Amino acid sequence: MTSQHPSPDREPAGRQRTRRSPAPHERLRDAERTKARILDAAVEVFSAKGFDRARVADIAARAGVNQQLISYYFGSKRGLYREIGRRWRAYEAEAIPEGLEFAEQIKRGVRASVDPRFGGRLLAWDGLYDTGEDDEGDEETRERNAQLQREVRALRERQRAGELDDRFDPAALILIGLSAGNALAVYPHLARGLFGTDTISPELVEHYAEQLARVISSLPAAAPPRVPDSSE
Amino acid sequence: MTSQHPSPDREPAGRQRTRRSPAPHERLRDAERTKARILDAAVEVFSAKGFDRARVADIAARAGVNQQLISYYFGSKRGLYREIGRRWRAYEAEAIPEGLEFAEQIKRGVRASVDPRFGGRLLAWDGLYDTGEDDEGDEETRERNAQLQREVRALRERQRAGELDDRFDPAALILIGLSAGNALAVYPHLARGLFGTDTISPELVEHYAEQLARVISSLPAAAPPRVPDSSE
DNA sequence: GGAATAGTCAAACGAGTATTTGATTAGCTC
DNA sequence: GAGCTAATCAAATACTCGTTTGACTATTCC
Repeated sequence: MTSQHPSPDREPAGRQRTRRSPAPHERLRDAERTKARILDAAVEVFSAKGFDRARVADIAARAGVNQQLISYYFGSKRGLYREIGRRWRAYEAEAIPEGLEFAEQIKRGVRASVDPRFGGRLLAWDGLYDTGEDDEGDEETRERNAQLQREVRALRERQRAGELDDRFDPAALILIGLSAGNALAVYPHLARGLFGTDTISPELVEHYAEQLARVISSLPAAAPPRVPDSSE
Repeated sequence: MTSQHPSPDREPAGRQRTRRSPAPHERLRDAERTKARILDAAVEVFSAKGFDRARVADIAARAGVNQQLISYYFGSKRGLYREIGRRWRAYEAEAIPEGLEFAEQIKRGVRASVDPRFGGRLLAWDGLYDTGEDDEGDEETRERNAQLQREVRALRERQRAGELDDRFDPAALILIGLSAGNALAVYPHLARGLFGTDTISPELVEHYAEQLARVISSLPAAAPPRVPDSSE
């Protein structure tokens, strides 16, 4: 219903505080609008700093609201984080639709991973925070697993069609693609050192996306062209 | 006088406490041994939980020492973390020597990444915590960058030798290899969903390492065998 | 064997922060 | 427009840890 434009305009100042007073003819109080602002701010902050280092005061300031509203609307900081997770999966499915060429999916994934609006780093945070014990079997986990399995089947289909050497395990390929696609977001320090830049520029993102797509596209089809030193 | 031994050893409930009393002929007090115990415990805890979620009380308990000793020997929790970083780079260089076949390096990297002793997750933690602003230009960063650049040169050398299509950017390939090599450690939740297992077994690690190495080995040499949809 | 020192510890302290409390007011309904 | 409820806020609270303090003791050196 709401959340049309995440942020129509933004001050280019350091720790920005998005517009404080609503437009002339807007309502002064609007629960949905406020919630949306908090969520937008929360995605950025959680994605950038992770759950523990994220400050509810920071999120509230960016959203331009009182920090108590986070408890009011989402129960707690963790409740807000969970809500983010739900919205994120929905957005993900939309931004990277299935059925695309695997290489094209990869490219989109790379671009999305470094977009602060998107919060691709959340995936890595979740994985690192994951202890393998606590949150098993919940709804969100099941949903995500189903999504992953769907992608596995899609790749397997291509193997049957002869587009990909069937000695590759689709599950492994997907994990490789996802992790490598997130690399700029997860290892910015390595990226800077490797590419010799001070910052992750849009050009670098495109370059890396291109390279990763090329690697994926180079995988041999049904008949592997050369495997000179495979010792088994 | 206070109580003599508050708790010489602890019930083996859940949070384990490694050996409390030294062997019969060992010294009761040994700074180096204590420091080493703390460091070993710290690697595991920091790697598993990240800096913020790691508890000095937990590290001390695992090391079987009083938690004040962490401040005493390393100044602070952060000081301990820095020391971990130093040792880690040294260990890394030893566990994954240069000069190996790239695919073999990858395999070793995968195995190391899931070894709690090694703490491959630390690399991801560092990257996620990295804000691109604070810790630039310090000694450790420079050293790591030099190491990365060395690997870039090595790959470029192979391109000159015709072993690898020179349309691949060595820096990008290394980032792909590193990030994909760490995938099991960084995205255990995805791995479980993809491979349909409850845990990351050693067999799964070997399987994934094998697969990733195969992908790397499949990269075309000087003449790309098939690039059907590369549009440049 | 008797200081001196380094190693170790338990308990108290204090900084940082999420959450609760209690008050204020916009916006809707009749 | 009176009254009610939802939305908002500032300030106080409560709690979780990392660090400091001060005391105790094994080890070493003369």
